[in-house]
Amino acid sequence: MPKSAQSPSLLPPGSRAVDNGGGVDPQARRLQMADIARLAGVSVATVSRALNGSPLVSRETRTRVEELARSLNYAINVSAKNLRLKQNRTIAVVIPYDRVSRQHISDPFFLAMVGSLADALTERGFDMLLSRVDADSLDSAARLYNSGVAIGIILIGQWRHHDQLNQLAARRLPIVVWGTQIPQQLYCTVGGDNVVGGALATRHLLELGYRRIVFVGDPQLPEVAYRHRGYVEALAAHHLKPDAQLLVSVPFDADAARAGITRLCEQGVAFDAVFACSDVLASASMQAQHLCGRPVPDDVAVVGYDDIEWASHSNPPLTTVRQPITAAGVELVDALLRTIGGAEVPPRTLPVELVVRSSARPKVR
Amino acid sequence: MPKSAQSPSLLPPGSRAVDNGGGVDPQARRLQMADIARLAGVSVATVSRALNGSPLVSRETRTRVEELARSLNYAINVSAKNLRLKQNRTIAVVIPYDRVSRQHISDPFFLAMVGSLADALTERGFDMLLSRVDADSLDSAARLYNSGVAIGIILIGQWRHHDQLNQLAARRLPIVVWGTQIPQQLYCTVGGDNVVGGALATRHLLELGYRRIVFVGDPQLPEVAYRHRGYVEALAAHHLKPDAQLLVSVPFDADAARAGITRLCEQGVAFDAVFACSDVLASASMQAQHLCGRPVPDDVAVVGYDDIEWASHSNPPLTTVRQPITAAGVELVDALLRTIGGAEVPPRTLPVELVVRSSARPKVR
DNA sequence: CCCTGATATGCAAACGATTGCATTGGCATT
DNA sequence: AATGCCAATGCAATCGTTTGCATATCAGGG
Repeated sequence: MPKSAQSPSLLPPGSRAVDNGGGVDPQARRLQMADIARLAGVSVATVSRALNGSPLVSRETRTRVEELARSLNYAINVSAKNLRLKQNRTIAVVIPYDRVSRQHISDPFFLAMVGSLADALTERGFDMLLSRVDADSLDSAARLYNSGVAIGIILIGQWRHHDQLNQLAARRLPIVVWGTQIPQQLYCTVGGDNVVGGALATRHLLELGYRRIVFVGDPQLPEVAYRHRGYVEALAAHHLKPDAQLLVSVPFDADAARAGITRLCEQGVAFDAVFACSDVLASASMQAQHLCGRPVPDDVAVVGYDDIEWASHSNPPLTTVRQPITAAGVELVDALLRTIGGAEVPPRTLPVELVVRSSARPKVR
Repeated sequence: MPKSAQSPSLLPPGSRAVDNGGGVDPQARRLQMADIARLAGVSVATVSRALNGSPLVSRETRTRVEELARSLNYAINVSAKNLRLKQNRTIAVVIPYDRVSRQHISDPFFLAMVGSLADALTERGFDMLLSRVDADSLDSAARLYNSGVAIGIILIGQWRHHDQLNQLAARRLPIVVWGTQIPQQLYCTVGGDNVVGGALATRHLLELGYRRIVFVGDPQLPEVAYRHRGYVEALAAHHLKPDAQLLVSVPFDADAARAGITRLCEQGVAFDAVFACSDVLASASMQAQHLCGRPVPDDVAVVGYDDIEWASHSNPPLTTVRQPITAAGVELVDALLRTIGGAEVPPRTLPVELVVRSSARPKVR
């Protein structure tokens, strides 16, 4: 008869927790299985089984335990569970930040991606640990895995850290990266189809009659490099060659883009359209052109990239290449889970599409 | 002499891990303290102390252990540590979502707040668990605390869930909420000064010569209610009374705002300015006005709220009330940590400021 | 040579769950 | 009555740390 009513630690029924005056009561021992067990008159083993839906417990015991647990607001101790089971349901989402540019998580596209991942993970019952790490020491992200905090890592933004990522993957770290597929990569990437995206935007401008199209973006970055390739291919299809003067090589930074476009105007470089590698860059470009007296879309056409929420609200509404953010979250999560499951997951390229709005109209003359 | 070289589980030096063909090697036993201990020829206790900087270990032992741990890429098992210490360094950031409107984390302001919190938490060495929960059952957020996953909760967005939040706080859940101070609230809030913000925006418009100022936002929401109060007060200071016709009561949703403004135009309601309770609403309003043939700022002046990144890039650049997002992250975290520390933390109101750009110019006539 | 104190280390008991392997009682079969 | 079987439950080891309490070693003083 283990139903001894001696509860040395659990409060006797009817009494109330002692208010020690502090905001959070550190004395308040949290409820644990042993308490439920004592109250239900069974062993912890049975409680554990009941709560985990084991077929070994009788229906009546199960319901008794379940109701007790629910009414007492019992929540299992996750640390203990994870320790014992050597597993958990936490996925780390890592956003590297550039120590040099002190660039924090701010690009709306990345933030939107975070939101999308949060949705996808929540839906599958996983917790999401959001972590910023110095891009120069990405392997500190590995710690999240090695210490058992997370069972896998989703990294947003490949940037120029291909080598580091390969090293991590070589150490068998379960990781999936939002970015583009690069030859000889050891890690799995999920990304938009950058070549097609670049071509889509450029062809659209060409078909509207524009010929001198500025490319805004840093082709050092893998994703941008592929968009640039699409740009070049589309030009080639119209028997045009890229003009080095029309390359505004700037990172994903609005100020840099503004400066770049302004310089172009000041130098008197002739151009009639702009293809920017992100909506933020496009926005900055439009603004700079405005100040230069070359308003969009009357004087210059602009096409952006990403299709962040803002793009449709901008003035003029931005014609842009849509990255499938929602699908991306789902794909990243699925790819990671399969990687964790031991599969060799191939890189995945998601389709992109051109969203035509008003920032690029048919060229008038 | 515990330096027995028999390492039954750890790989002998020079050998390589067996590749079992799977993506992630499930057999690969993770390094643990016992391994370090064996290799260093000391006990686990000593390793633990060495790694935690206890003064009880000799200098040479400490360095030996530390170097061994570093070179082997040892990462402590967080579950075990947390279990033993009954503490951890994880803070849950919860974004409630409205099941009805299926509104996901998408408002740029909230996303920016997430970024800001990520920064503030990372800086203090805390992990951030991002979690979406159904706004109708916020107490599922309590689970994060009760199960020991997180030591406290930061909730973004008070919405209309004041009562639920009070209940949670009554249960002594360490929680801090981004929102506004409400009479008789049991939880700690950090928020911008909404009355001042509303007044600032309205006064600015009044001083520019506008008199019929539309208010866009849902005064059912606590924060909006206070902004509306500021709006009313500013009007009163100019001997004006709010006109019910000029209240466009819509939630934080761009489409709703567009519809509201459009309806206003169609109904022929006279107005010369708009004060929108978020930049997203402001943006949508501007767009709607554009379509109605009442462009901003020539015909109608607009002032927004939040000063999200986009506001400065918009066309025209948006005059808006800046919420101190960076400071907010820091304040929320500090408030929570103090709450966790047992303090009774009073609500905090952060100053807001008007950022004058070009969406509201002096009224011409 | 014994005792004391200081210093460095080891032993073993927690922490709160899960689970293989008993154990129990009841019932049907021999 | 003895046996076997099944369903339901309990016991106790285990997961990887931390830490109170030994313990071991050594130096110096009596």
